[in-house]
Order: sequence, then structure tokens, then C-alpha cells
Amino acid sequence: MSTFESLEQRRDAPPLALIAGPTASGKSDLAVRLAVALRNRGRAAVVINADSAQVYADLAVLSARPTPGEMQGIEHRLFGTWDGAFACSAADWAVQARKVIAEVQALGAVPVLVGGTGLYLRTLLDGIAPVPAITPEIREAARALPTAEAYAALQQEDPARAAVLAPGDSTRIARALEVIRSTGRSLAEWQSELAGGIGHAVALHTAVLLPPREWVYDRCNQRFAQMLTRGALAEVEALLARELAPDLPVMRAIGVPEIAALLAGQATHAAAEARGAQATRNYAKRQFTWLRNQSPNEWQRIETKDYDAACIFDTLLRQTGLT
RNA sequence: GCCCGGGUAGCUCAGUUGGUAGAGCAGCGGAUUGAAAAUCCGCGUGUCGGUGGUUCGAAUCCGCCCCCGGGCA
Repeated sequence: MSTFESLEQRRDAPPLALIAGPTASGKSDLAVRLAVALRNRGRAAVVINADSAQVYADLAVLSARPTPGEMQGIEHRLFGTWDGAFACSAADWAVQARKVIAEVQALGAVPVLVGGTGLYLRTLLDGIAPVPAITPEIREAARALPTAEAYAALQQEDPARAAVLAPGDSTRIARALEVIRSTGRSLAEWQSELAGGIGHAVALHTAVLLPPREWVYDRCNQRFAQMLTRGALAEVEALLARELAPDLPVMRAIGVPEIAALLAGQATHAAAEARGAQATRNYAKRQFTWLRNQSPNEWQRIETKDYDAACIFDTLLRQTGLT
């Protein structure tokens, strides 16, 4: 997976902090505390979003985007920068993240990546298959096919890829199909190459937050309830007024379908709250699995709920003090 | 007190003419290469309310008891 660089090679590489954790784990708060600690040592730090929902302008409340108060004067980048009318892919995000990281580093500041979207982080650090842009009509056609038909088509057109995918995995089947049709090359072949990763060029200081499950679930419940009293309904109302395509990521973000049902009178407030909280918990569980099994073993894992920024990023802070 | 309907997996419920029980959800585990807050895969022993009985065999039939709804008094 990610290439190990020797310590010597990394010695001169600019530091980059990375905080990954499930939803409602308090990672944004830890990021700000780290940035403040760095600032107190005379080193500027910029928090950079690595979450696939916080990226959208339309989702401030529902994506739990940090408020100005929570940011404590620390600069935050890539939060709410995409218009919900456009889907932000992992590669799209990585391109912007690379740019922002370079800018931050050019100023001598430490980029602090925070997020729960493992694929985004992996794409940024390891790179991703350099598949060219898909012809829009081909994409549309591939996604419009019923899963069973798409799978049958894939078995014909790209049997190797079809063999690895579950017949019900609609998203990946559509992706594989659009790639073979648009590029004439199997996704499996494309995936043998990785391009664009910056992991080799930075001195990574990591923290993977894996706090007690029950504690996280509890916070998921509380958080969704709070969102409802802090403007989530108005946010969804405004989003619905845009009449965007229902398959866009913004429209499928946790809470949007649930609150849309409430606004349409198809669900009670209590039901919408219960479903939203449930969806949040289900998501947190998937993140736990991803982070536990997909993040590199050398990334530091924190399994408590009391994060001590100074302790977790001890090395980074010490180095900063010296330079 | 009487009548009716229920009491089966954490929750909601299925269980055909009796052959010792199964779905969805939850929960847990896993996958994860351009929609990833997406998408998908796997995991079901539970005093079938209790207790007596009928039967080779009872969640299923019968008696009694307990509990929860609703109705009549």
C-alpha cells in the first residue's frame, strides 16, 4: 500500500498532521487544539477538511461543519467549498487538497488534515488510478441501468472486473462499466497504477481515533438531535428548493432524506430524528471498520476518548519547537 | 367480573392441515481505487408467557394460571 520512506528521506520533508476518525468522535476539535498548540509555539497551522460531506456549501449544519466559534481563529480550508450541484470525487478533492497543502507549506505553516473519509486520505497520500474523465453520456447510461442488467453487461464487457464484484454492488458495477466503455480498458488494469500521491513527500504525523463504540454512538444520537434544533430543517428546505438531482452526494448525505421526509409530512419529528441518528450510527460503524483495516498500520491509533493533543502529537510539537 | 385480540431473537412480526422456529430492523464482523455520509458481503439456540394434559412428537390441540391491549359491565 503506502510506500515506506526511510527516516532520512523524511527528515527534510515538511510535516503534515493527519487526524482521522469516525463521525462524532471529536476529531475537528482535536485538530483545532493541535493547531492552537502549534500556534503557541510560533508555528502557524491550517486545518484542512478531508470529509466528503463537509466539502459542500449546502451542508453546514448537517455535515457538522465547524462553526466560526469552534475554529478559534485557526484558518480552515476546503470546508463548504463545493457547490452541492456538483459531485466532489475523491480525486477532485485530492487535487484541491494537494494545492492547499502546497500553499500552506509555502508559508511555513503545518497542514492539519481532518476527516472521516478514508478514501479521500488514501487518494491524497497514495494516489489513485489515472482513469481519464468519463464521457457524460456513458456515465449516465451506466448508472441508469438496473443493477442486474449492469452486472450482466459487465460480465460481457469486463469479465475480470465482474468476477471480483458482488452482483448487488450497484455503485462499483456502474463504475466498472463506465470505465470499460469510456476508456476501452478494464478498471482492473487502470488500478494497477497509482498517480498523484504525496505521501512520499511529507513527514506524516498521524492519529486514527478509535474511541469506545458506545461513546461514539451516544454522541451520534445527541448530535443529530441538536442538528434539528440548530437549523437542519431550514438547511434541507433550502437544499430541496434547488431541485437538484436526487442522486447527488448532497442529496444523500445523512439527514437529508430523513428531514426531507419530515418536511413532506411523511414522517413525524420523532421518526425523522430516530432515523437520522440511526443512519449516523451505521455510518460511524463503517468508518470504524475502514479505519481499523484500511489505514496503514504505522498510523498511530488512539483508542481512548480523552484526546490529549500535546501527547498525541508530541513528536510534531517537539520538532516544531526546535525549528 | 365477563367477552375479544395478543404474549415467538434486543425491536416489529411470520410460522401453512401438530414433525423441537424464521424474516426485516438493530447489533457484530468484513469489503472498500474518481457518488465513499455512497455501495455491498457475512453472522440468527431463542425458557416459542408459565404450568399440567392429549400425542411417538406441541410454538401449533385442550385445561388452569400470569401479563399487555381493546370492549362490556
